Amino acid sequence: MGINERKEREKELLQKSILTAAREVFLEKGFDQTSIRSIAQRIEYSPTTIYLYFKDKDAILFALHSEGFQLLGSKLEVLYTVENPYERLKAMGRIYLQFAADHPDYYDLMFVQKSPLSNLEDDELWKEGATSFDGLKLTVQQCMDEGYLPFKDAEAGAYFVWSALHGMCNLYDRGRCKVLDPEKSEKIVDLGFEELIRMMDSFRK
Amino acid sequence: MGINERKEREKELLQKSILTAAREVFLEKGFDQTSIRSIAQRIEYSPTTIYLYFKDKDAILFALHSEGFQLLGSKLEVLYTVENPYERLKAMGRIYLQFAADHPDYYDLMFVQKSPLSNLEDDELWKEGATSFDGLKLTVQQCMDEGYLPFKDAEAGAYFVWSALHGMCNLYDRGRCKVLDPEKSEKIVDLGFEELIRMMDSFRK
DNA sequence: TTTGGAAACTTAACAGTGTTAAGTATATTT
DNA sequence: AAATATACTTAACACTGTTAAGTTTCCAAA
Repeated sequence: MGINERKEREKELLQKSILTAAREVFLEKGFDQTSIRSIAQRIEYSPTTIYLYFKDKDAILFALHSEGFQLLGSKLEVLYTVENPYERLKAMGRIYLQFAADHPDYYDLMFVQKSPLSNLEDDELWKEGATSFDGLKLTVQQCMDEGYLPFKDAEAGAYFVWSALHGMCNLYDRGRCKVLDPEKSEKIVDLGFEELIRMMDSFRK
Repeated sequence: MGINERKEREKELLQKSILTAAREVFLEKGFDQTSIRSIAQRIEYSPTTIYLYFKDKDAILFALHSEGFQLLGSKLEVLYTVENPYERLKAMGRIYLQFAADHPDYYDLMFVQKSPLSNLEDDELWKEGATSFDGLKLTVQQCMDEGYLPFKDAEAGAYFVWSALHGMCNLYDRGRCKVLDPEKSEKIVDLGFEELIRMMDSFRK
């Protein structure tokens, strides 16, 4: 009998529409304004219904965070065509910064907010982050192998590069670039990235 | 008549005790748990009294944020004795990282949370941040002058260095180091800093 | 010394948050 | 037709920042 299957489909549909509503509210109103009640209102269900489909608010945020990683992943796909690891690393950085600028809310969810990750157990792997980081680590390792970078450890080197990019995005997003010459502060992320490249370039050239 | 002066003193006293209570709650329970009501309870006044001494919650957070800068500033004082700018820069970095590790809550307030800075007008200078950044910028400029660093622009260079340090602290604090080898993740901030130094060293040596 | 008024502080409330226990209506099975 | 399982809602709890209105306290002038 197809009744159970229809019900199953309907349940999945509602779960998806909750997620869609959450995404809409999140992208329109931002992280702070994304409340269970505002999501519920959008799908015209009571707030408590949401708890029948998601464990808690963090579970919804985790799902959105995963969407963000999918989006970033899709942007990074073009890198497969870049054979030179150092060129690939630089392109990776540009795409990362562009993503952070284009989707600051997703970025925050992926790399700053603690709540989405509260979904993970203490010993559980953060799959989304690990996949992205492994890609970076591999590229850094290749750069080291081919003498482009002076790092001692590829993992620490990759973490350093990631930190530099993340730091620039986060300081900008959190209004800490007020300390800069106002004229520069608009394009400071790009200027900072240029200095990183200059620094990396200076090793070999 | 000294009555008005006594009242003035009493007002100042209460303002200070609010701040003390806020600091205690903040350091004991953390940012999220620092509510107006919890502060009020500690000084045994009603929550609304706090609004007679501070415009809003952000004004209290701003005051605590300033305390954090004073604390960091006191740690950075020893740098005056370091004449070589490159050595000074490296020492600066170590102190900065140590501060972030020792006082994660203050650090968050100073460099991550948006709320404390909401106190500032749009065109108003972020004095605390600017003072610290100017110190860094000056040192970076001196490093450039003496051929230690390949940056083109001292401001962008200083921003890059700051971002690298901040990124490491923030990614660690926000649980994003789960992507790393668990064995390394504990000391990853130090390992990353070593790679930054290796990278800077590689320019001249 | 009593009255007037200002200053200091509190009570009660508003509008919001995440979350849960209990209740209701619907649909399926016995 | 009655019993049961499913889906959903209502009402509530314990919080949050903030404000309007009310109360108490204290000092100064009549």
